[in-house]
Amino acid sequence: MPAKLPLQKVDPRVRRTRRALRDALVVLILKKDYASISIKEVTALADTAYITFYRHYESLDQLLMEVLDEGLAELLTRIETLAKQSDTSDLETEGRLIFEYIAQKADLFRILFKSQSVAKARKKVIQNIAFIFQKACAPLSRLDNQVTINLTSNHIATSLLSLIEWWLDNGMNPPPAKMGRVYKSLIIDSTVGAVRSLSAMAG
Amino acid sequence: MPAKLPLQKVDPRVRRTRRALRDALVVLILKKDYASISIKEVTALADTAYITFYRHYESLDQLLMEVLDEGLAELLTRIETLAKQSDTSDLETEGRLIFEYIAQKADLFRILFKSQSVAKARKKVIQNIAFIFQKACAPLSRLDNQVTINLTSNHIATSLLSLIEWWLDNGMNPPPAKMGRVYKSLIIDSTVGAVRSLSAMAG
DNA sequence: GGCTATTGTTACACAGTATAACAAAAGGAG
DNA sequence: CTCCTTTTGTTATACTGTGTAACAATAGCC
Repeated sequence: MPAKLPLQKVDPRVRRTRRALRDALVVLILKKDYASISIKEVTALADTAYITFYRHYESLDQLLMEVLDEGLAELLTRIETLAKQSDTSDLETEGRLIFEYIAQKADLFRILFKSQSVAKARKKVIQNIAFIFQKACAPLSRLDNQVTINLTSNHIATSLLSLIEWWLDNGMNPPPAKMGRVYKSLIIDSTVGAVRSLSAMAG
Repeated sequence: MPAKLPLQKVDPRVRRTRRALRDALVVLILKKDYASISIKEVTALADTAYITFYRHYESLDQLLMEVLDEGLAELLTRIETLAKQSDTSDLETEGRLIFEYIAQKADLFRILFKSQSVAKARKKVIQNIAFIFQKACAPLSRLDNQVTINLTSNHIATSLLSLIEWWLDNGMNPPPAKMGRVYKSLIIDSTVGAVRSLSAMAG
């Protein structure tokens, strides 16, 4: 999907300006709420003229997209090799490699997940749902590992919300009856099975 | 978690004003991007004075929270009964009921998932990841059902991103090696199992 | 019917957006 | 190195939205 390799010589002044703007936005977005960041603020921190921003971007959102595109390109290639991996023994290693990569570029991912009001609201809902499942699942399994419980309930909550979102985007198809079956097998049953295999491991 | 039952008589003028503002925000947020909605716009549509907004709320975000709290309270109770359901036969029915409820309050969920710039960026990443898995999984399984493929790859993508987000929030614990195992069992293996049971069904 | 709380009106200072015209400076080509 | 082009900086401006204030109008409460 990501197709872009211009490689043509670009004026060093342009390169410098765009880099300064990107770096400034990264600094600001890690420090404060994205919604409260102004173009004036970015250009001031980038030590560039206000109008220069408009000579390169149409909006802050566009600049943000460029920042993310630049940083997430490598993740996508790593995920691609991970997805192609059918050998079950290497799957685990590839999974580990991805999370190690994320640890390196943690700032970038923090930006991706940085909350705005709607994202905040979504997070609140997820926490509520996760809490419900945590209560419901705790007595059932004899998991002494609090981390696994935490992780699993979060997985169920986010998966449920993602499934809902996908369903709405898909024009509410398939019908609820089918979705009920999907919910059961994809979210509940599969997670229960995963928890069993996880708690059978060392830790 | 949601604790609020004042029940005290509130001035009907206040009730009317707040309701008008909430309704106006709902209308606007369904029509356009949340980030582009101004308080002036909301008060104009609510047919109330601009300053009246500030007599009830500190920000648009706060008003949005109130809208979501009001509408999502019932969903949470439904999910709670769903989570407590250990009988596997009723699980499917409860799942169906949830999605039927969502269909009724579809507008509200559209608001919850309505994209702002960061949410948009996240969605773009999810689509890229889902596309990768779709390519990788398509030749492996003999699924004639495009919907299932679509749904499943989206599930994997969102689950992976949610797992990453949880991991960052959890201070990057447990370490990547453990997370690799979690990834394998919770996201890949369990989904593969679910797909098997789903494709064994009618459709 | 009269007191009180809420809402509306008008005004204002301030900050950010988006654009324009022109001057200054930095890069590219010979 | 010099000329020419492109990019950047400076200054100005019109516009929109924010957040607050003082006072008038109105609707609820007892």
